[in-house]
Amino acid sequence: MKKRITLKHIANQFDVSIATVSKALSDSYEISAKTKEKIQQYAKEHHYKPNSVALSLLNKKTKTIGVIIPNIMNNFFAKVFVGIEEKATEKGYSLISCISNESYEKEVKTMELLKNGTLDGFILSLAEETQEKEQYQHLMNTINEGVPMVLFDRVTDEIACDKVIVDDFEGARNATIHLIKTGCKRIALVSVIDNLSVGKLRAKGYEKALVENNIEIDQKLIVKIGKREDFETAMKIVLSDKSIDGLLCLEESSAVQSLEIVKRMGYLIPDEMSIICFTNGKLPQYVTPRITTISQHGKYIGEMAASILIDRLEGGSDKPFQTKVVKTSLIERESTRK
Amino acid sequence: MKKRITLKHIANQFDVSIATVSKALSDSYEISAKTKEKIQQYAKEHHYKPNSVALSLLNKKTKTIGVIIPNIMNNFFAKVFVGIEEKATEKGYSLISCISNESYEKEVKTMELLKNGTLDGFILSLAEETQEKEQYQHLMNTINEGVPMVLFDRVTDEIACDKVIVDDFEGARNATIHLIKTGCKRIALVSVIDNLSVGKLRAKGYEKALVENNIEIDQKLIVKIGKREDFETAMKIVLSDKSIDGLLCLEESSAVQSLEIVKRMGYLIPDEMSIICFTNGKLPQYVTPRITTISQHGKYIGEMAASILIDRLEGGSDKPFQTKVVKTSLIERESTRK
DNA sequence: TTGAAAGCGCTAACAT
DNA sequence: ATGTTAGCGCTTTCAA
Repeated sequence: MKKRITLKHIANQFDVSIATVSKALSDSYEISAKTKEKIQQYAKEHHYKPNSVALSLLNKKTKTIGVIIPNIMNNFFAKVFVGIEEKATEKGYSLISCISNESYEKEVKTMELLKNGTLDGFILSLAEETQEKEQYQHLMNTINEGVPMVLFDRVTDEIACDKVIVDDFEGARNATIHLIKTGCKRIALVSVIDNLSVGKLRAKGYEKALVENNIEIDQKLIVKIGKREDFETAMKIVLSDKSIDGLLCLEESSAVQSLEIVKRMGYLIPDEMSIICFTNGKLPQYVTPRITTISQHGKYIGEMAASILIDRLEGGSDKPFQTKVVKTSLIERESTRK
Repeated sequence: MKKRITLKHIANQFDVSIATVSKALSDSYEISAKTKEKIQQYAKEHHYKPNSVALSLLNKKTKTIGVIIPNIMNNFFAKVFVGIEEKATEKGYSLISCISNESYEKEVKTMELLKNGTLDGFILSLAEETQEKEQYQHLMNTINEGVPMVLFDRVTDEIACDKVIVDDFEGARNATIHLIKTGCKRIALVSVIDNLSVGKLRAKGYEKALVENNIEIDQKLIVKIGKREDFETAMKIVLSDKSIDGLLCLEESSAVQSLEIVKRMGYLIPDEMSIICFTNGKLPQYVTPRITTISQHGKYIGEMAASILIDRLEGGSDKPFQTKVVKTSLIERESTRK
């Protein structure tokens, strides 16, 4: 077990000053070729690596980004994370990552904890609980302390910062229009995420599509199911209305569960019942029939968020804040008609 | 935008030395009550936070763990990550996380990069490519440089360090025995991960179970499918042997795909064909019929890995290396008989 | 061409 | 009770 080597060790080795070693290793013109060569050689042989903690202290930059994700088991967030990681690595940044676990308290604690000099900026998506409480003081503080921040997906208007969001409104609108065009007359909206900003936006997109097509909005068709309610029971009540022939599910698990229920009730899919859902993961592709989905391009969102933050970190601190809206795309599968 | 405040600022504010401020804030007995109070009050009002970079430099400890995960889209690894994150947070550690993306090169680069003083130890699972190449020099180096490391799931005997692994052998053996006990006569093994250590172990467990039950091992029933091969084609060839009545799939996606194929071929499940798979995620629970799985307790594995590393970091550096084997459990669902 | 000194923010041993 | 000094590892003026 060899300890890590420092400039000091090298300096002692050759009876020169630390400054000389530092300069030699950065190939400074001030140092003679001979000295440079022997020092560089020695450094390489002994696997010298500058201590980045010392450099961080000196430069007041850590080249580290804090990432706070509500739930990494959610495929969408995992994809975003992949995007962030790829872009950050490319640009020479490391990631300190935390999972807020949808908890307001964990989110606040994590932010406070990490604002101790270990990172240059944040990328985060708000915890469900934070969006419910609508408490954003910790974000305000972060901004006020001059720590750059990029919010993605679950954002809030209350905070002025860079944002990357999905075009949830358009995505839902397009999906609803698709259902209408393929012959659905009575489309129900299934939301288990009405407490989230994105859930509300998607619901608005659905309503817009109906209005545009002169279909009356029927509140009985707008199904909001809470965490504590039993999904299956709730859905069965909804589906007792036999006129329903289309389902727009706002995320994938409710879609997969609905599909099961609908199948068991004997509906033919897509002819008697069409289904579309917003998606994160693989589930909709593996069930039978495969579900038509609204893809959110998670990885791209992650890349964008990282790019925007790094741009700001590296000089663009006076640029106005931007909100990047990433379009969704409809991926047609077997749960909708042609 | 208020800049972050330092001991120096506070010292200037009250015309005392930096040392006094430092001591006052740590509530030292050396400092008078009056001085302590005014300094502490001022610090609180101005949200003073010690600069952890400076502390890291001083203490030569960063309270940060490097985590390298082959693929965060894999539900098993995501769960492990959750476990690591939870335990690390609890113990006051941060996580610097990277995705090796199953690439040997990325894994090596990441390790080299992170061994620059920013972290106290590593938790990682080997990239697929690393296991194929069997090149572990970067791990050797890390160990030799005295950086503690915990390997999980995808490990190697070549490296002496702490490990947390799944009992893949027993898991596969038990699953195979379950198939035999519920009446399967000809059980095929389906592996798309024979390049991984865990894949090989699982295959051995399968063989052991057959031998124990006096069933001849038939190489035609051991199906190894590579990344480049077309899974469906390969499976159809295998299933042309109509005597096969059980499938042990070594991970979930091949199980879900096999299920589809088998269903389309008109088999009754589980009566004419039983299926069990090792699992990571939700897929097997959502398909019809739901697939019996071998659960790997990912979160627990993550917690163990973090605990073991932190123990070693905090004093236990002379303890012998341990390999913790986490048992799997069989979760019976509808794809196997009672 | 090389070195000395200061400083990044902090703590701790050692004066005063 | 408070201050001085040194040092963690490094870079960067400025001096020699």
